[in-house]
Amino acid sequence: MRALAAAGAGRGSPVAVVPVGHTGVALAHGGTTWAYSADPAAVLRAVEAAFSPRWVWWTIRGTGSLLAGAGDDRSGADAGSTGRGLRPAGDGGTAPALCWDLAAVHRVLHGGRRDDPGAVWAAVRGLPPPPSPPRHRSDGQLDLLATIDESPKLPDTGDAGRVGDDVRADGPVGADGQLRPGWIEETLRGTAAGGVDVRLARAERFAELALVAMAAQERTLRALPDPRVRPTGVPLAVLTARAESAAELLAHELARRGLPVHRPTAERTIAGIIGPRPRDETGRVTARQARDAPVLRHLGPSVDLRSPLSLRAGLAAVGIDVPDTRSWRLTALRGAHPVIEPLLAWRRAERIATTYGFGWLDDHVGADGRLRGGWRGSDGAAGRMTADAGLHSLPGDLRVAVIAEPGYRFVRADLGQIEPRVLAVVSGDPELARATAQDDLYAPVAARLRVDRPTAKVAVLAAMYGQTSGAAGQALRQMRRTYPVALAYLDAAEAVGREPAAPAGVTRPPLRTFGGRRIPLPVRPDGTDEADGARDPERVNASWGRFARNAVVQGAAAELFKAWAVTVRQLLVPLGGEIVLCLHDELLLHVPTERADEVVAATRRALDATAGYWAAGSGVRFVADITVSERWSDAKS
DNA sequence: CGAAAGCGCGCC
DNA sequence: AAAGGGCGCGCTTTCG
Repeated sequence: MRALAAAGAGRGSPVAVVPVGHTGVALAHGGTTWAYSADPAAVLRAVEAAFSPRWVWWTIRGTGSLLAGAGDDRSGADAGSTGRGLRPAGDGGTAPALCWDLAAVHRVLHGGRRDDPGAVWAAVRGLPPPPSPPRHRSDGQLDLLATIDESPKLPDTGDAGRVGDDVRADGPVGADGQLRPGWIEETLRGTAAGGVDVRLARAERFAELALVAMAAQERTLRALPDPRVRPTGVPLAVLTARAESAAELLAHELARRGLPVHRPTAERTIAGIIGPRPRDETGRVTARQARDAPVLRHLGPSVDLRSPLSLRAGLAAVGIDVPDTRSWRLTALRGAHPVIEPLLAWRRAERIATTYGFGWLDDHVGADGRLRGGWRGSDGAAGRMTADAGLHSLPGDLRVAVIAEPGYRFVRADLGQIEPRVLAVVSGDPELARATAQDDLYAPVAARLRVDRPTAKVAVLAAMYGQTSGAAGQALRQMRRTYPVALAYLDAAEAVGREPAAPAGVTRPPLRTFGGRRIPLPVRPDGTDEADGARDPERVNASWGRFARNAVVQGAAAELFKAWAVTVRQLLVPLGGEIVLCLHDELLLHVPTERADEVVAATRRALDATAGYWAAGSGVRFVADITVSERWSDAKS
């Protein structure tokens, strides 16, 4: 550690880290590298405590196991990990504050999902992406670094090989300039030929390359068109990169931490909807038949309610002709036939039974009463966070079971009308910016459009989603006259999205969000892309147009939300609180009861600080609704 | 046979 | 004339 200090590490200075299995780690800072083969997590803790550096990693996957807390690793989410690492916020230890996730920043710059080290390296070198590394997971995620979680541990002593020839003769970069896939894998798994010293020396080299890649990414971010330099002197895209990196860290913590769920309440709630937990397979079949019976009484026993095809035919047989069987379509036919009502009830119950039933509880709620699923800091489209295990689609009925633990409260904070406010910022529409002065933005919009509030809301949402039919279409024309700057911004995005092909030889700048994230659009040289080749080209283009129109708003909103969330994450550390859920425009915090008021204030401060730089100069106001409660469902919305 | 697509729906 | 974005999940049907 003294060596690191001597080398000039200080708060915010980059320190790259590469794990080698679980008992080896290499750090790089400036022109110096260090390798450790014993208790690497302790090394990281000490460095964090002493310097608060900006941690640089190729990706949180794999590296994250080093960050797992020592004291409360009860999750199973890091099963197989030795569980030693930087302590998470809330248990009195240190949480890494600053980081740079090369994979996350790569996705910001280039779009898409691919973010393995080989792809990141190729991009910073201006090379074409190399072939994808082998997949290790059944879900299709590229997950090379995760392999270290299953790798054999490095012995701490003995087995000391020669540092030397085999390292130099087998370097990381091939003749084509690409990282050598085998080298990456061997380095991360710690399976390179030779002893501990050899393997750690390789990791040192990999850490040095991480610093090279980081510098290149930051240069690229600074060189993006329309730099939007913030009051701190830093372009917004660089701030986006930092926030997106921290969001990956937050996602990792959310996956480990889980959402508090009161199991008995959850069991009772589910039973109240679909009946008691079946004892065995026979019981399950019986319960299923009992659910189906009230509907099949009208349709006959041969109809398979779970097959849309069969259901549609069955409905037609009783005189109900529908193009599909979606519930909004059936709702419109309420009263037309006695089957509709029980069918809709069946759908709701079936949802609970299949997706959010006892099986779901057993699969995802741990013995500690925490609902856990995987989290990712950004999706492949506009960059929202995603979560598994139904964490982002928990039915309202089940939220009564999300109960704070004894001595704790939830602080629920959600951003009001974030998307239209974001639209005001990114488009620079002065009239829409004026409307954001109100707590309820739709009130002044309704006044200006001379429609009622519900119509105004539909019109605004329709403008952002690309809907033009129905009542929304009428109000949309009025929107266009009243907020021409905002609408022109959306129209421009749509035009890029639906443009099937740039003129030959002309490359257009890619579509980016306000914060600089590249929005992935398919290359369609002849008006279609491979996946949609069979579909009507105009429909395909229109669809991509709507996607782009929405993505510039949804994506920018996601960036502001995440920048806010990671700021809250930091402010919660000294208050002993934790973020337990991120829901696109809403944060759920689990905090000591006696600190709840302080957390509320800190959450507001975080929004003021974040919006202050993110929306600097726009005149746009952001508002948060913040409530304290014991149950998620009790927080007013 | 397993993988992928399509449907429908929960949430935002 | 019509044209609604994103995600994950479980089910059925179809593809290869």
